[in-house]
Amino acid sequence: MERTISLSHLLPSSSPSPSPSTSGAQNRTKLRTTHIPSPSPLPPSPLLPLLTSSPSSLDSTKQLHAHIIRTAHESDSSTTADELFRMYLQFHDRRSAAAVFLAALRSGSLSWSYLIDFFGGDPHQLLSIFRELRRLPVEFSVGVLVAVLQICAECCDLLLGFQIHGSLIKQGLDSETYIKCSVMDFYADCWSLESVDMLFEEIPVKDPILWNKLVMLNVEKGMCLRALELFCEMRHLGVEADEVAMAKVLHACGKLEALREGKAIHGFIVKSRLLSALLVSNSLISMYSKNAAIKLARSVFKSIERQSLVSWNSMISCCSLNGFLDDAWELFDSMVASGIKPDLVTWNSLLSGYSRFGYDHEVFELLRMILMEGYAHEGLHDEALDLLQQMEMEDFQPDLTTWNGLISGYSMKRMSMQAMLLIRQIKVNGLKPNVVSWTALISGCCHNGDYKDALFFFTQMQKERVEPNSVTVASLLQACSGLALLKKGTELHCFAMRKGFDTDIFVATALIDMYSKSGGLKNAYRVFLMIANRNLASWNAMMMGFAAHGRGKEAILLFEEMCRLGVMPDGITFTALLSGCRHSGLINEGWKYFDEMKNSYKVTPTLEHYTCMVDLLARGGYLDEAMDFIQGMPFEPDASVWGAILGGCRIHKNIEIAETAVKNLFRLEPYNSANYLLMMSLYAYENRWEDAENVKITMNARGVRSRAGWSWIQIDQTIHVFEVDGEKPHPEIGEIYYELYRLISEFRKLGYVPDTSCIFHNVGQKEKEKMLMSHTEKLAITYGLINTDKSAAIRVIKNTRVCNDCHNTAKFVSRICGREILLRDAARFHRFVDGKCSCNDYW
DNA sequence: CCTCATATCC
Repeated sequence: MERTISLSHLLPSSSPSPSPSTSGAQNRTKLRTTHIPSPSPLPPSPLLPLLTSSPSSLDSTKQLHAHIIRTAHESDSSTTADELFRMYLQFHDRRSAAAVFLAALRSGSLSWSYLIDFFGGDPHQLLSIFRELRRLPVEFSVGVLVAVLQICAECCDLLLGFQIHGSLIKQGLDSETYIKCSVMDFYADCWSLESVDMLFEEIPVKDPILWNKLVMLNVEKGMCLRALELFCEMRHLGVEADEVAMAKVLHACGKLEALREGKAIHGFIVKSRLLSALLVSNSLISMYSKNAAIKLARSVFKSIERQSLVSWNSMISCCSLNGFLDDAWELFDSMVASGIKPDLVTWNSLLSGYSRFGYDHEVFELLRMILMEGYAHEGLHDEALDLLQQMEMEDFQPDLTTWNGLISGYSMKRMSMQAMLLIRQIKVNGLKPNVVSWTALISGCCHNGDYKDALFFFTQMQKERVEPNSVTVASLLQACSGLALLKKGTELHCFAMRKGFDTDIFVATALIDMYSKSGGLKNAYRVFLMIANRNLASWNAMMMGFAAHGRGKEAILLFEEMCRLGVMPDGITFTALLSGCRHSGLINEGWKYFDEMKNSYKVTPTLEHYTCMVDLLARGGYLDEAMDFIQGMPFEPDASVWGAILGGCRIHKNIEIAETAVKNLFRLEPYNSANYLLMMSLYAYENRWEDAENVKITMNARGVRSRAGWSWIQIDQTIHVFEVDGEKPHPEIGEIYYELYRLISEFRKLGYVPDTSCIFHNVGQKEKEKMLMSHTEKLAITYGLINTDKSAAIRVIKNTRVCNDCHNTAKFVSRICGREILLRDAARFHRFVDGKCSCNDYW
């Protein structure tokens, strides 16, 4: 039996208006005691003219409303309810608005879909209206509940959605498959995939539709590996995948770059005759495209009897995005010849192909002009001209994807300001920059190492209230790695966990890198262990982490494990492995892997790998061997090679070879002050003051300014920078020196001896020792000692290499003060615990 | 429902 609700009981029949605190309970009591029959349809209201001239206040609205009720015209047309509804909302009386709405809904003159239309742009407001409605004793229809559930998903309102799910169960409505699908959709959209699994588990007889749904949801939420597992399970149980789910599964193979699995599924598709579905064939092309298997994509494309626009587009983008622009154009012509008109997707695919594979500045400039003001075709490449003329012929109207492609192009080419202008320009063109637009800008900055800019643009993005996605997070983590912002990085990790992004392989890999470059090697390894679908990049990132922390043995173990699991190493793997060896002095292992790299793994060593080897030999004291090795290189040695030699000479005090190295370095990078300074310190060590002076003269004559050394430490939300000859000294510099001198005198009693080998000024010992005290890492560490908890680790980042004395001092601090110290210098990490450094004094 | 824009490790 349906309960009838009259509007008049939800509203005060007389003024004054109710206070907002009027409770729902009172309203309910009234409802139980009074019953008024529902209004019958009436002829059009004579009140309409009154309504169209809007009342100026809430009170006059209420009076008008009361008048309508008295004359029993309240539901004679949806217009009446509509106007009243709008007025109440205008005066922020949501309760009354809800009451009007509910009454109209009940009388059939208004529908829920009307409300959805009304608030189309603001789902949050829709939900607050629904919350008001829920306080009234009404049962909602399934249709309404499912509709609201979708809105909850959109707003990520897990609580309200959960309650609606409860109502559905209570009303016994949840057994229908389509309702189960909606509920699964909701939980998935709120990133509660565990709930989806639980829900699915509890279903006694699982409809194939639900199996398909589960697989699709997992793909849509990026859980591609899980989707593939589920797909296998389905097959095992004999449940058939429909073509839509099949398309999604192929999409997962594309995303995972799982070519082997993709091929297997292709075989399965052929057998199951799903191949006749164009949707499936097109997905196959895309899957092969993402796996760079152009030939296989082509063969699928050819096997299609009647290629659709999407088939052509898939094939064109396959060529374009894999760098085969000529083939893409050839296909384009064939498509047009076969009578199919290109659409925006076609153009955008071609454009992003150009964007990825060396689009010139002028082309971007021209596109900008076309998109913004019309065009001028001067000084352009023929292909670009063709492209644009054809676009014009086809009445090309750029969409957000077009714009975003351009933003990415600009940002990657270090023109982030132009990219930013484009973001502004999008608005002028009536579109809204989205998360992709911003992420393209941010990741472009990261690509160029402009990490600060990346973070700056992120704040801009937040101001515009654009929600970051997993791609944004991965890029931001990259910026944090570069700047060693452990706190910011950790915050991002938390954010990623809340959003479920932490299972994304890109985010996870970026996290490994961020933690290892900010000193949290343990956390890096934790993240690494959590990854279910490790790829080459994640292995590489972890190996790099171990390498930078001087854990060469662990890097090697990881490498062996990776190979055992059948992951093929690449050039980056060996860079990681060899730098692991060099930071741990593992000369034999280094040789072994350098040989294996070429012979067993068919990876051609690049200059970078040779540099690692030179460094390994030079540091180990095998300077002559290192020089021989350089002779045998198939490359002209560059500055980093000679820099490695020089570094070895510094450690092993070999002036003769150092002179050869700097001769080359002065030629290759005449403005790098570090080389001059190193050479001077070598001469100074041998008391060859005249030679040291000569180097200084050369340096000055060339106008080389020494690179400002700085160290920084983060305390709470502030980053304290200590800079050599900085513009402003740190405000607490007095206290810092006081504490530092106190510590040093304490350390002296315990055996500390100042190491002045890095000071090459011809001054007395006392003066040299004084100079040591101003080293920025000492100041930063001391500041950390003063300003953090007694048990907290101290993390200091430094832009140049740490000197012997500071290294030694840090050891004393770790032992005497019982503090863990993490020092990231220009080359690697030093972790000091109880008087020992993780580098074993080998750096 | 498939095709185009942002993505991790050097």
